[in-house]
Amino acid sequence: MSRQSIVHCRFSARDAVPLDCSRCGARELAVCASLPAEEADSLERYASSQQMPANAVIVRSGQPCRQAYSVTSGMLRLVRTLPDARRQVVGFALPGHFVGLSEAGHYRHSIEAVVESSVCVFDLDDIRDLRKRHPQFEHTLLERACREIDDAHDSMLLLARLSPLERLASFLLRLRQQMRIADADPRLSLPMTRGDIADHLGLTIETVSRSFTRLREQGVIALPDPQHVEILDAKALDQLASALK
Amino acid sequence: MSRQSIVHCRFSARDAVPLDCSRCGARELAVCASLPAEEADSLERYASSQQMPANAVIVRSGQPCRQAYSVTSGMLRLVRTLPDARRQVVGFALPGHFVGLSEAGHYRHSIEAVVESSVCVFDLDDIRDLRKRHPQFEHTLLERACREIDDAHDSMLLLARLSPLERLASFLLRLRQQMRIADADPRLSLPMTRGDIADHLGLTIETVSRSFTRLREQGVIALPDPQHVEILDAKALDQLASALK
DNA sequence: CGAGGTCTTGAGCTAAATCAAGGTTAGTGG
DNA sequence: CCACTAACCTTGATTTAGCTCAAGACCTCG
Repeated sequence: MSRQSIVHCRFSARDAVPLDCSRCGARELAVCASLPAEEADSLERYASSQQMPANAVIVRSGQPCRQAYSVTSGMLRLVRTLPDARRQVVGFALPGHFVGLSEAGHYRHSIEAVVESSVCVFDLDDIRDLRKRHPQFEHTLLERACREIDDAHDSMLLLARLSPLERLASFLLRLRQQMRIADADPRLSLPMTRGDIADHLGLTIETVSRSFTRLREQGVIALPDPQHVEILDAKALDQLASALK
Repeated sequence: MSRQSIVHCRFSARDAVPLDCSRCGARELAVCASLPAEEADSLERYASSQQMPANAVIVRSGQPCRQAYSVTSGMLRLVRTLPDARRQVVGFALPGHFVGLSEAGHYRHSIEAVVESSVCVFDLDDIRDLRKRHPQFEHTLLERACREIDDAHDSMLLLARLSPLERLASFLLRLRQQMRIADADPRLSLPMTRGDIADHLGLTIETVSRSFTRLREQGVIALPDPQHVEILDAKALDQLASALK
């Protein structure tokens, strides 16, 4: 059993702390930015903040949808698991991402912390209320949803038709975008395991590992350690990932 | 070159005919149903109707987004194609579906008619206007977008982790749902080609064909002809598709 | 310092892709 | 009206990319 699965407990009300939105590092990135200033301040009444350790399970697949989450620090993964343990990491969520909104009554995937993370927790009832009262909020959610659809379509093409090397290259570049890393900065850290990457790219751990090695051997990247990548040949990486441009 | 690619021409204004919403077969299914009655009637000013033959290209990937489409009859396919001809059919759109909304400035996939089809054409400017004026309209779009995200996540799991037989079974059942075919009715028609199915499921034509044959040999389906399926053993089909339930 | 977890690498296998060929059907032109 | 063509679908033979199985190195934490 992997270390990943150690933290099974859900979080109790005790873990919730009052919000201080004015100190929120993700404030401009988050959906909250689409609310008028006075409402954004009163969010502190609606939402609470929760911090959790790496591999904590925030929502379990199949549970009824009650809350949605805005990531403020760390990294989450959205995971669908089949009874026979086949797994698909549908996506990674970084600060500013809003997760947990669905039209199904039950969560279709579990949400887990990749590293120590914190989120703002919203009751879906409150979200519904906010959506009704603030057209701009609903508008922003729709905008984000459209972008998520585009991303999902990218992933579908990647999973259906790209080679392992192309998948990995696309993944690295997409992650850099999500993390808002400047083009000039060659470094990239990978908080997730090879298993998470494999289950995100529809490959096995071994194939992911071999693909990293091939990129290194070809001088496209350096791997100071398994969790850190340095891009040495951005052109070659772009070329490999060109399918998703 | 496939027969599919014969119809290349775009449609001119001549092909557009005035709307008669009161006769629209997709009215209750379409986004229009979320507009107040008086506004829905005046849609006829906003939108025009267009009919096109099988394999017509409605929008070409890469073009700037200017219009969105509500399918009223027939079937469309959304297709991403790579320069080296790798292809991904991101989805099929049936009457009631609304396609063409995106946050990217350019269409990420082409939209093509699978069979002779008709759509209502909306200018995106008008859509923006409608969204602003009618919260319920925006709300409906967000609801649909959320469902599309869930569907896309299903597809990702399918493409990443399911066997060809599981993919085909899931596809058949999903298509029946989209077409609103009653559980009691065992028949299902497949207007799209094996190539479309292959590019939708991330397989080759040959593997799709062999999978159909296997389902037939196992007594799960009958294939009176390549375009018509009869489900003989719904339980077995459900079982195969259970991953996406 | 030992146990459990992660990552890498090698060897061999297998499922699906590729290559190839034949049958069927639909549309075209003589 | 029929022959011809082109597309589509199916099936078989062969190849191969990525999976499975196995082993060893490394690292972290108790």
